[in-house]
Amino acid sequence: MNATITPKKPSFKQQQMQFRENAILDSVNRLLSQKGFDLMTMDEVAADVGIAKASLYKHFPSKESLAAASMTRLLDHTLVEVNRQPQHLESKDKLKAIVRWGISLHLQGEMPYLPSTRSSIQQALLGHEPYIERIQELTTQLGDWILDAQEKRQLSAALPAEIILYTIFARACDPVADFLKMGGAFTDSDIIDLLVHTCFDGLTS
Amino acid sequence: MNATITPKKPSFKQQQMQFRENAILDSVNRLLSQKGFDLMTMDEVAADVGIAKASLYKHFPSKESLAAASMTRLLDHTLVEVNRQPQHLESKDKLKAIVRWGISLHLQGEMPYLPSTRSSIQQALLGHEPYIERIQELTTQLGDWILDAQEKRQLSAALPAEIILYTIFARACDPVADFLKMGGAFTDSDIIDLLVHTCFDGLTS
DNA sequence: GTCTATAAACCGATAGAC
DNA sequence: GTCTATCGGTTTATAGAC
Repeated sequence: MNATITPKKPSFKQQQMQFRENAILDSVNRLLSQKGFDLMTMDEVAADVGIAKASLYKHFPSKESLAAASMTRLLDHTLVEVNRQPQHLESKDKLKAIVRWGISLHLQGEMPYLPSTRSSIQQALLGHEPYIERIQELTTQLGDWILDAQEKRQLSAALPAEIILYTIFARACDPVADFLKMGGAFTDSDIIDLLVHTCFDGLTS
Repeated sequence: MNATITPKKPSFKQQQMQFRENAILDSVNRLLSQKGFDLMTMDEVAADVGIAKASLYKHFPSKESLAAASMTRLLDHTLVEVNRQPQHLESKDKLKAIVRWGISLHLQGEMPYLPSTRSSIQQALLGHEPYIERIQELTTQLGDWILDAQEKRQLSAALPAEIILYTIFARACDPVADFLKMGGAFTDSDIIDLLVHTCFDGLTS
């Protein structure tokens, strides 16, 4: 065989494969957001990407692993957004910014909703290490902000940190955004403001 | 044929059919809550009720109509709960009581979650008159309370009544309840208190 | 009305040619 | 690696005997 030096950078083929996989995950993320895991079919994903279904299975061994890869990439994007927050911001405002970002993604149809316990995919995710890894990192990051905000009385110190964390996650999938959008009386920007406000300040204030 | 007088009350057979249908809807409501519409199969429903699948189709012509009947009955129960609220209570406290009731049902595994736009069932519901009828009645009832509470400054007058209504509906399906329950650190009663509190008073207070 | 048995459609996954 | 074609399993819905 020809003795060639191993290239330090990924080969053209590898780069192309990476590019293809990214396109697949873009489609999956959108389809998961629009139809959910159960109603999304592999035929549909393949058609949306523009490749044959069999080719899909060369990249991902199963429907579950495909969804898991998509969700893991979403968490990566979330971590980027978390680390992008300016240091000088108050913890509460950083948390608000993350909620805003999540709802914004939701309104653009790019936020998959994975029912907490009711979907067949949930089990698969818990067994997917890269996903769990990122969930833990995200939990640690946001947990620090939450504790800091509670110490500074920016968030209620009477609430368990858990419910604050879960609530922040959940607001990104809140169907209230869909209802308001369907009504047509509000712009996306209005909806984001309203949801962030009711999340942090409640209905009473 | 024997000339018999038509009975004024439902015959025994009719009563038995009503009883059977109620048992079916009990199963459907629980299965919808546990697995959702897409993952619930007609075989499963039949097995849970203890009848054959073909018998199920004698009562309900399709899976969609079965789910629609179950959802309509849930709204009937909700309207009963709404009308049961004591007159002397403040509007805000009546609304809180309904939220408590909804979350309580959720924690008991008796609150179907029907994604706002993403499920195949949602379309069917919008074409099911009895369901729409009850949604409208419920909207009117709660809408009155909301406006009254806003006038009395019990709820923020700056918020559109719509978002308050939708938020109250949505909290009954909030996955935060599932997350907290999975953690195991809180009783159902604790979870209800926490969710009602964050719903009305936010994370800040 | 209730049952068993089956039709018809759909979907995840794979075989095999190129 | 990508394609076409197909398998095997599941699900909704129905036919027909009792």
